[in-house]
Amino acid sequence: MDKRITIYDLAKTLGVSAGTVSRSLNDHPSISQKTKDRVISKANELGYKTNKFAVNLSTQKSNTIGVIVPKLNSIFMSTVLAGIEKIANEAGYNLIISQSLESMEKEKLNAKTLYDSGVDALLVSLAYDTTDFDHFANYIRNKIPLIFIDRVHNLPNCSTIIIDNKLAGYEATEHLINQGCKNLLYISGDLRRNVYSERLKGFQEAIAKHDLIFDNSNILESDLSPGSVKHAIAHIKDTSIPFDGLFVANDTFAAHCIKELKKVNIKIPQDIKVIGFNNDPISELVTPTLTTINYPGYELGVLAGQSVISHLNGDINLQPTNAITLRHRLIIRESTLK
Amino acid sequence: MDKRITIYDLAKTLGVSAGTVSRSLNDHPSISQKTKDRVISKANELGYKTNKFAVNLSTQKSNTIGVIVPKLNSIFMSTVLAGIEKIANEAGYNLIISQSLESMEKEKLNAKTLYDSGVDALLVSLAYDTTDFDHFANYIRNKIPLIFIDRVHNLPNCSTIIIDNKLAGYEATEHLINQGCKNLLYISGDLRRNVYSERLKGFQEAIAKHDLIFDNSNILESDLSPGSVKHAIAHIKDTSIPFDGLFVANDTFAAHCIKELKKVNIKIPQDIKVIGFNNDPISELVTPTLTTINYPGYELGVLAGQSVISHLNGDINLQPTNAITLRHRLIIRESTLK
DNA sequence: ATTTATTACGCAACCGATTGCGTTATTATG
DNA sequence: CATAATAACGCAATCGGTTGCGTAATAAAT
Repeated sequence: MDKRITIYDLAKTLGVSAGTVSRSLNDHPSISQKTKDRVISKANELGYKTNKFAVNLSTQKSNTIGVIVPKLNSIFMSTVLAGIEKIANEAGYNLIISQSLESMEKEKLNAKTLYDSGVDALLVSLAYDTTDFDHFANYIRNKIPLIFIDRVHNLPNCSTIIIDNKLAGYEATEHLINQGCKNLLYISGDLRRNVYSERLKGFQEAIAKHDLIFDNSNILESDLSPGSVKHAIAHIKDTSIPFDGLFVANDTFAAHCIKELKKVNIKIPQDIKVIGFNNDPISELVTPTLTTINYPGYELGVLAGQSVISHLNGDINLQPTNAITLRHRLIIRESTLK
Repeated sequence: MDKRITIYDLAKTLGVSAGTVSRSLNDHPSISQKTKDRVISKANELGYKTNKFAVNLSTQKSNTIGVIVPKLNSIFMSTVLAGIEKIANEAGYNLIISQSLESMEKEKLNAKTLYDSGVDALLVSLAYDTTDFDHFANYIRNKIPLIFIDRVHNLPNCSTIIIDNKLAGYEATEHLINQGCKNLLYISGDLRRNVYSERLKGFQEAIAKHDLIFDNSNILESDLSPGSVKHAIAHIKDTSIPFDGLFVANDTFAAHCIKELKKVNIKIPQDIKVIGFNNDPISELVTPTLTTINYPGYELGVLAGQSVISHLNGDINLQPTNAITLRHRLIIRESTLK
């Protein structure tokens, strides 16, 4: 109870060498079954626990996967993490999770800390303002698997897991147009991030295809914080040609917008139709229920987890699966009804 | 670039011993400032990085805090985690997060894994069905700080961080009564968990105080999953004396109930008044907006983080702060209007 | 029975720090 | 100037495993 027993204790009581104990415990082929059995049963008898610190030092691996996300407290991100955790846990890996709080500086710090902690792999969803990527150089140089999820960046030898944001943006926009909208507003997150810029491309493409009007007033870049809702509302009201369709970067912000619009007597969907993004639980609980794009966060996490594990196992399907694209899906609800 | 340099490399190039290098790097008093400066500048010059694995083995500490939560993908829990992470990160600790998925078996596994990984402390929010607590014995025996948050259990030498659930339950119930409700239903989570059983006590106390009717039909125990909404609705409709007030264990489930009740033409709050719990973002986005109890998840996380850190630092205020109770607050919105 | 292959295990270096204790260089004290 | 205190640093054990290589023991081959 007081003293941890080590392989040396086992070796001594069994009259074998520490190396033999170690190999027995790891089921090494060069040890006879008889000896293995003796070692293992004695280990159980004495309550032997392997000391991870020693293993880590010896093998230079930590059995740990690092994760950097912008924020933990978003339903989408925590759902992704739930998926990652499940896979990692099943594979015997621990997850060290840190948040950048949408700041590149903190992202850098976290990347460094996790690197120093010796994570075996790193999963990243980028902060809003991340513009350079030197903080990932160490990982690439030392061949530590680096995988970007959702908010990604193309770096050599790094996998990415995303959905087709451009197509999703296109489909969302076209849906609004099909429902009769003529003057659309895309309320976007930070356009430096792929997810928002790609959706913008789809937005513009759909508008062009259907010969609608378009200028800069059709785009509103926002930090999507609750405090920014009023700016969005102001933008919507302060326009020469009234908007009749809103494509909002996420469901929560869309729900806030709907609430405020209703307050100023704008009817959803009669006056303005609204489509969100993510299919957060909230989207089917608001009134009117929110049309949205289903973004399978849990599956995303599971895939990210599996991808990391297979990298770590050295499975050779790395090159072909360098970029995984998940299927999204338009979910039509009341907020875009004709 | 290729080879990590160690304190031995530094020692050799500087002509000192490895011990001196180590002490210099750790600002040990028995080393002269001149030598420290030499060591440090040379370390920077050569790009020395301390090997955490070796430090861990040597010190038998991991600079890591373990966390077990029932589910990552709930807005409340992820908010708590965000608070914990912020404090831990600032204090230089990494967070290993795992989820029990509401299963005691997985909780046991996670507790064991984290113990074997050598976490310096453990934060736990219990699974629904956790009934025995042997899996925490190792922590207590080895004096590894163990702190329960939200869903807690009283174990010797363990801190707990909660709100006064009984009082919160009382206040929620009394609010319904004050708004004119006569026949209340408490839709609860698993009553083995303190949060739900305590709220039940408050619920019963308020009912007794105001001389309302009460029997077992006034309580409905549920797993609070979306699939269980229909059971709740069935229970509400299948009653001799119609319920006119609902106290629901969390906002999301409350929102689902409201949605379904509206579908069957029951008006909220006219026919039935509803109060939720947690003050999730969703509570102010549904129609009608949801009266609820504010449960400061982020602050809870921050306090939990600070508590752990102070334990680890050996700050002596452990006994007095053995149980921290946060302030909750009733937030009155439309769903309980007269 | 002798040689050759295998099998099973021991030896000891190594991973990269930390730290108690002893020793030398330096400064203070009488 | 001799001696006691300090200050500054080196030595070497220690943390608890892993692993390449060598060797003894056993089995197979001739």
